[in-house]
Amino acid sequence: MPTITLPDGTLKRYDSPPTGYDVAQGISEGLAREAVALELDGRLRDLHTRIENDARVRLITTRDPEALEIMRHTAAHVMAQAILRLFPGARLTIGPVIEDGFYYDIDMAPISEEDFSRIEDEMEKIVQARLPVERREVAKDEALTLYRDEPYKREMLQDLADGTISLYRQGDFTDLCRGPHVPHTGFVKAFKLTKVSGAYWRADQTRAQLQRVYGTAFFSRKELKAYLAFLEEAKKRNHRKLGEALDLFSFHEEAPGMAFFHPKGMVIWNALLDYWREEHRAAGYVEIKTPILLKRELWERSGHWANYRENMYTTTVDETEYAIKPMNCPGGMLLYASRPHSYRELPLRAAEVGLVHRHELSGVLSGLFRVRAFHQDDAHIFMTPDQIREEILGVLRLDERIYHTFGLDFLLELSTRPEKSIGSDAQWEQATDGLRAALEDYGREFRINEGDGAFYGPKIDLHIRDALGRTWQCGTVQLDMSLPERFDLTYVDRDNSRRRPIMIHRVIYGSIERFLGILIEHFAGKFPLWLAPVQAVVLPINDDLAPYAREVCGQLGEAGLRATVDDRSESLNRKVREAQLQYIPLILTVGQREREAGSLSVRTLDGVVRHGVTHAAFFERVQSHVRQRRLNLDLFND
RNA sequence: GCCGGCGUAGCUCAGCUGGUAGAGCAGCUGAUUCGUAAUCAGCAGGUCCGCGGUUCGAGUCCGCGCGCCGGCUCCA
Repeated sequence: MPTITLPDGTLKRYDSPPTGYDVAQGISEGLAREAVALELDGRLRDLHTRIENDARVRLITTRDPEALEIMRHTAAHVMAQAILRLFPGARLTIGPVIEDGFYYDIDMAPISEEDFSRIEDEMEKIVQARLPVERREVAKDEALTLYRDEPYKREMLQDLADGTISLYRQGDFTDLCRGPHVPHTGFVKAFKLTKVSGAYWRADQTRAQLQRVYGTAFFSRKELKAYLAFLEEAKKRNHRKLGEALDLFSFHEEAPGMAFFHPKGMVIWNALLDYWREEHRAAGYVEIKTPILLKRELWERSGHWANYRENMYTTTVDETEYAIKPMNCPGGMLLYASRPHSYRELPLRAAEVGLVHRHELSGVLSGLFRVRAFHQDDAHIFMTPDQIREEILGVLRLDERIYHTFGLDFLLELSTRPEKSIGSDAQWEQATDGLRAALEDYGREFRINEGDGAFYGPKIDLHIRDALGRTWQCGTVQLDMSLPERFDLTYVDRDNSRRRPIMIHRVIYGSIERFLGILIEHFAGKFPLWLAPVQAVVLPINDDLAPYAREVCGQLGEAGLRATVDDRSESLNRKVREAQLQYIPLILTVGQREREAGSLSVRTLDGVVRHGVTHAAFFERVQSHVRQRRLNLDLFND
């Protein structure tokens, strides 16, 4: 006679053990219709699980976040079922749910996106059939017999603990699976296959190459449409397309993975760095610069030769081996060690916008997001152990200031000691506690990423969230317990003893190239005034007014604005259109009326036109907007 | 690096089963002088990614490279 406790505290008594579905129906028909699973004493289970004993029960409906994952897992099964029907020789491996959908790794002949529509058609049939999804539990031996011809499933079974194994069946398809699943395939209402690629069995390059087919699924067509619209929007914002359309940068075969910055791209670049320098000066940093080509022995000493050689570009000059720096730190160490330091100088905050090269695999290159040459907005902070907390806090506050200037929110993550690491337990504990204490002082939520630290120390990562809600890891603060040792860095303490400084590496933009790429997508190419390559364009309404337009443009230049004149013999409509398409934040039209009144007609990127704006009002507004680095594009909108 | 897709004018793309390259936009020239998202006309523009091969003949078929895109792995 089980008694069931519902989330609101209601107790329900049953004469015989009910299933989750029975419970739902006992509450309402609607609930029974929307229920996809249940949570039994905190564990997710199939809806048709029989509840034998007293338990806390929560019904999971299509509105609960867990439901989507459960349904997507079923969707992966539906896809696998469809693929098996169409490609009889295929062998299934694993098919998990991922952030935006699911995938299934299948050992089969390569397929392409052209095969998607027939797989989707087959899936549709399975969904329409509303096949019940049934769980069956068997002994491990039995499962092994069942899967005698499925090498991958056998391998997975071997790794599972002895005991019962669960199988899920829907119609002619059975798969080894932990579950839970939705009650029937009809719940997979709106789905779409998104991409296909190669992936290795167990992510091991020496093992079989599988086909990884990706898909996504939602409970309603509307949600699927919204997701596809999001993908469409992301595609429109693609920084590679916008970078070309706005003439910001380009890539060339002669230097794969290395960006060429055009004049307009450099304007943004410089604006980013001007701002960065302003903030760093205010935060007590000094700036340094170290060479990019350094001898092999330096890299041996720093440990890069042993640990990072694969990614380094090397060369031999006069029979001496050199490497192009993949990181700035060893150079920074030399600079620190070039003279004695007193405790009075610490913390010493040395920033460096360093150009580094890393030989990334050709297949991973991707616009500005993944390149082989990039600039890090690096800094190394040398300090005494009791300064750790305050210094880390200072870095976090600087991160926050800078990200907020771009309208970017961020998430924090603390990564602790990995398996392969150097240093003593005591050192790690001290370092990790230092970071944690700083995070706690800082007061924002943070996630712990166990075992994901660098081999030389723990770190805090900052993930920014862009306008589309996507996150990107940009900032990082890493405590380094190795380099000060290897380079024998010291400072003289108040008691005249030589001490080892603590050092952190940190970046805020991360890679300037990548950060710029993120900003292009974040702003969809519509840069705020302070970053816009061309801030204003002056359009004379006819050729007679061109000289006056040039005069106005000159005044804008004197006021510190980046302005141009479009005095081509084209229609005004055309010039307005082109200026809008270039996302120029201020489109200024001058005609007879403006010349006589000494005013401007101002069009902002929201398409709003304001006539009769006086020069004084214009300059006042625009200059303060730039000075404050404000983000709104409708900058005359009070 | 691996798997799949792609590579035709500055850009976006067309080019059927092999018969010797085409459009729109951009550019140039001229006309038009215009009040807030494309004025009109003419002209010019191509080692069809590269190198080999098959063929009487290759943008099209085959092989090998290179680059780009989507993933795998790693990371900023």
